[in-house]
Amino acid sequence: MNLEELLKIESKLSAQKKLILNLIVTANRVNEELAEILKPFDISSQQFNVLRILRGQKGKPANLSTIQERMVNKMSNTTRLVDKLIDKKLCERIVCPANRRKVEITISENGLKLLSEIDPLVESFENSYAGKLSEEELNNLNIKLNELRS
Amino acid sequence: MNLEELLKIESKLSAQKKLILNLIVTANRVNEELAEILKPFDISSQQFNVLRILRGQKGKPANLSTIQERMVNKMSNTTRLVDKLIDKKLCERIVCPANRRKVEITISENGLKLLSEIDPLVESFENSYAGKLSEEELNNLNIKLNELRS
DNA sequence: GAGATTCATTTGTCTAAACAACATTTGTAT
DNA sequence: ATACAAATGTTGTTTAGACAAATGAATCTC
Repeated sequence: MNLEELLKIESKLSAQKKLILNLIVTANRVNEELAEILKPFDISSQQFNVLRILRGQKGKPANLSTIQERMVNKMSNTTRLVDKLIDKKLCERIVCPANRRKVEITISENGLKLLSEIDPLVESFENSYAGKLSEEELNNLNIKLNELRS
Repeated sequence: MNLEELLKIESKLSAQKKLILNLIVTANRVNEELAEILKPFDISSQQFNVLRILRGQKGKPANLSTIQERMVNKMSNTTRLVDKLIDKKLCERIVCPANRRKVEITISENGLKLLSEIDPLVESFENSYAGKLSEEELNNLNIKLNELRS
């Protein structure tokens, strides 16, 4: 369905306006669907994102600024986000011995286990969602999106 | 900058995974920039969105469910969002005389004036942001995004 | 026309986000 | 050494979001 229909917009929008709206609306839907997938596991998409970043460290601990830099949506309060994960025993935090201002955050066994349960569900969503386009179209789309962010 | 660089992801992602991340990251940046533009006017992007919907009614009042249906990000609490706009005297709400369950919400003169101040700023952002791509690329991108949402 | 049902919105509550202020540790220049 | 600035996180506060329950008005059924 095109944007004008979807949002019941009567006037004709410029391609530029449409792009901005399209990006926001499309990403919102994706976020909603991801949240739905994660809900049974009692974890928000932000928390899921942090867990995946921690796993990507491959055992090496991460500090808060590293996590923040890699998060898809930079949010201000990474401390409390990590607090939640610790409450759920999905990760651990110790004060960095070399520099006591820093903290070292690592994913726990529980966290890894949870991710391994969620992974296939998310992947299957990604594939079915993106499956509406061919591999070539996807590559092209990714390139254009990269250009937009430049 | 491509996604892997941006998020410091070492492993190679599938085009499908990349698309999902790209959509989320790109839309987030757009939202941040829009919020930045709106900040001096002391209005959130949700509130701005509602105001534009009301203006689109061309004098015809809108009720809450109409607004909700047209919002780019469906959020649950349109009542309180409209409350904020009323506090700022940007719109008005009366009980619908024909059906007293409904409310009739209209944009005020103030609201129209505010929009007319903000419009050129948003438009100039839209044009400069989307200006990285040609008109043809934009049209193609819009089509693909529509297909993704189908 | 009394009571159930549906509709449209509001309210309550709990959790998360934005933003600023604060605290602690480290680095640097004198 | 000492004082000052920068780096790194944490906490506090205010505002917004999610979701469910509640309210009040209209409609439907018998």
